[in-house]
Amino acid sequence: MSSRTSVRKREPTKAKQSLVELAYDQIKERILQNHYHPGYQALESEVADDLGFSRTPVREALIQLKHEGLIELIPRRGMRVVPVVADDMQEIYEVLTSLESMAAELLARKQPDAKVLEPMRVATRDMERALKADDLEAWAAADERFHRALIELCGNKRLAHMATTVRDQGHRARMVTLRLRDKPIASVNEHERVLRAIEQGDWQTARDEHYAHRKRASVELTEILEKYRLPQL
Amino acid sequence: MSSRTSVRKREPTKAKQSLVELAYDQIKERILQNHYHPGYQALESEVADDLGFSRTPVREALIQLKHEGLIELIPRRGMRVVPVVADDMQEIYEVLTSLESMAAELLARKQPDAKVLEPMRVATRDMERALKADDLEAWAAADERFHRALIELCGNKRLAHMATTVRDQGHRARMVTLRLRDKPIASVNEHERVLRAIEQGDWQTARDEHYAHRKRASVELTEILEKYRLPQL
DNA sequence: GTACGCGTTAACGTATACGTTATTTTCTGA
DNA sequence: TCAGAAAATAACGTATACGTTAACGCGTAC
Repeated sequence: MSSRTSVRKREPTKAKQSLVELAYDQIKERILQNHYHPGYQALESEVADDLGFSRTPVREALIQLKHEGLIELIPRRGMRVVPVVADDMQEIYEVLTSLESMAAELLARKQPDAKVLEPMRVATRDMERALKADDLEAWAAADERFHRALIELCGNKRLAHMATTVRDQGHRARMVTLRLRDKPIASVNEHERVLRAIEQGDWQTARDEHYAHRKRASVELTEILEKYRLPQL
Repeated sequence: MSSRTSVRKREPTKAKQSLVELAYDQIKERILQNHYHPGYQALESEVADDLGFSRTPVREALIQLKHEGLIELIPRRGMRVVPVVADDMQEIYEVLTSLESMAAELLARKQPDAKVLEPMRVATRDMERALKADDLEAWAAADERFHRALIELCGNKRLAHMATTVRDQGHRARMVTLRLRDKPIASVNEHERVLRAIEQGDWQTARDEHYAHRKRASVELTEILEKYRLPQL
């Protein structure tokens, strides 16, 4: 064991990304923004040409995305953006309900002080504002911030990572249904109830309230998917 | 859309695996069996030589394993089997508690008939037998079968996949602590309670019982890790 | 006219080569 | 002797080449 006299510090300024990471980000962006629409197919080489990289980093990025459930890789057919059907949304919401309820419980158990919860409170307030301004995009963005903050603040990295992955899978569907449903008036109130329980350290209530929140949203979405017979998203 | 007259059927006999899959399985096996112990480091090329493949498929397998949290990839240092510390086990059990409780709820909601639940019942019976025979390995294997069956039968593929991934992360730790703790007598009874609730379609009880089961096991494990001051597993 | 089989083609899976960059070692000067 | 810098080394990240194999089209036989 050699003594390490000089401590090497990371340069946060650089943050150079590998081509794999760049390819991953770009492809994922295109999928989430619906540029690569559900069912879209492209060969590895086509994606590589599209991004201006060689096949290798693209291939590795595609493998990552496959594991996250956004695409599938079909031999000799390339990548295919997996369409999300109603059953998938059901699965996605079940997992989200499960993980986020646990996150709410964990966060409540930590008895965080008000400052820590600020991002969630701000997000909730922004939701309310967006609702008044009839700005659905802003509402959705704020809603996402709330849920993202919840899982990040709970302290469980694995849980956060898994919840993010599965949330991304449902991203397109949420965006599509945003305009098809009634004004999402219930969420603000529900978020406030969750927040209150967390503040008070009442982890059981926090868990139950969040469970109910996600459950209601899930049922709501399912009804829309049925009503409009949306085949895939 | 061309009419496909000849239906091509998959040959289940072949089941040829790609080198990536082979490498993945072999490396994962070595990690779980503690052949590649926690903290073990090896260069990509070393692993490739070890398995007799070239770097490419090994590299892709390593990337997969990184995403599953079993190893980390350090530039110019190769792969490193990530040691699991007490905090990690806490995280792992929190996620497992969350996902499996949902699985129990979902399964109960489906009101499955006795035949479907047979694997879980068999597993529980095997646990009891193993306990009487003082065969801890057999007990652990049967216990794992129970939990595996639960998440597979619940019907949510995403949930099952995530639960499997995180369970594998804690595998080594469970094996190590198996011998350090008292006879795991509570589990059989708890499993039976979960099973009963599922049978009766009482999803709330199923969920709560499973939650309690995992919670107790988690606390038990945490105490052992503290007692023996196990730094990493 | 249909079905089967063979040949062509194209995409992937894998190997390998190469350039870049972090690490290590060596050398020099104080 | 030790610090610092420069050179050497080694490993990775990426590109590219190659062999394999599945898909597709065409021709032939029934």
